[in-house]
Amino acid sequence: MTQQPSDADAVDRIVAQWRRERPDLDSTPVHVIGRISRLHWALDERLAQVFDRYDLGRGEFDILASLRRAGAPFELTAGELRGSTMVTSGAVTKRVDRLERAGLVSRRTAHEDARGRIIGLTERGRALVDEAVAAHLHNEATLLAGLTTDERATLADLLRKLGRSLPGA
Amino acid sequence: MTQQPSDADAVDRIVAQWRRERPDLDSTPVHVIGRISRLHWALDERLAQVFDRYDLGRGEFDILASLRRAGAPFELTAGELRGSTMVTSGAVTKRVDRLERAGLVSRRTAHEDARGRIIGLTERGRALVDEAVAAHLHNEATLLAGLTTDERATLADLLRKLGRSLPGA
DNA sequence: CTGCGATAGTTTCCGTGGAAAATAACTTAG
DNA sequence: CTAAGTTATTTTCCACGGAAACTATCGCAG
Repeated sequence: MTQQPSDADAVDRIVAQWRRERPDLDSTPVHVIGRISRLHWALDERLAQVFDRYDLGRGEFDILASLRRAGAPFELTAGELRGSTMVTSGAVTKRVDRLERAGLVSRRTAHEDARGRIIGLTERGRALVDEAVAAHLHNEATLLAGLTTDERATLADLLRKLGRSLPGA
Repeated sequence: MTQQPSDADAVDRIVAQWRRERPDLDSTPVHVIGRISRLHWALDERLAQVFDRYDLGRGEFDILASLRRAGAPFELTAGELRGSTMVTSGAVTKRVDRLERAGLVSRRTAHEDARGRIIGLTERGRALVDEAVAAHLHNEATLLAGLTTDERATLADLLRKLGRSLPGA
């Protein structure tokens, strides 16, 4: 079965420890879930290095990228931003506050519904995100350089399937 | 190529948006990295539901689980805990503070080196983590229920390979 | 029209973790 | 043996985001 080959990683060692201490439990799910967790942190750290070059935090980049992806005129409501960034409405407000202070986005009240705020990229914001996204995607490509094209496709498919199959997705 | 089949997920839609807005960039890495990120949050939320039942935060559980995995007498130094939990030493101090207040771990000074602190599970801590880990692993298994055994193994292997191949791992 | 319940954002308060300064204890050159 | 440098942990200060209360506005029943 799964032993400790010379290419064991930290997660293999964790699973081995559990197997020794709690042989009554099935610790194999850790192979997948533990690795997703660890990879998330490792990747995040490396992605943040690029954001730093543009004086952006992860959260700010998410907002800018969402606006840019939406296409001209690069505007979304706060609610739409909340949906695309998976954070609470309070967090969106604060991220937009910071970006507004930095002059990268602007806020205006929606005309049809005065409750809604429309957040849009400024010229500077647009220029910055266009540059940052290029650097970001290039960075992501280098992070995946260790996998073949086929492996990336297989990995992406399995991750998509896992995501869609989560209880209560 | 990659189109928008009926089973497209949020990440597929993000990639499609980038492709439309910035066809000059290769956005395919998002298929892997974006999904790892999204899955991390989705999984974390579901794992936290179990921790909540034991009045534990993610961080506290990490500490307890590390101590339990280490085997009898369930003791590690603060530095060892830092290594196994991937957080800063300051965060370890605070997590241990909370657990100590809850009576789940105890701290003592190492005899050979008075700078080192040895953190150990109390009887209550040991009992709690043994129960919580069983629930946690069972929970993880249900989260992976949508994948076959083979798919899980393939996914684990690809994630291991990706982790080991990260630049400067 | 006039409330009253829903909806969109914002504000407030709090918990968690990072970075770096501070503390304590070990080690070693001289 | 002692001062200077190192190492282990803690402390302090701060940034970020969540939860829930709050504000403003909308839309509808009567």
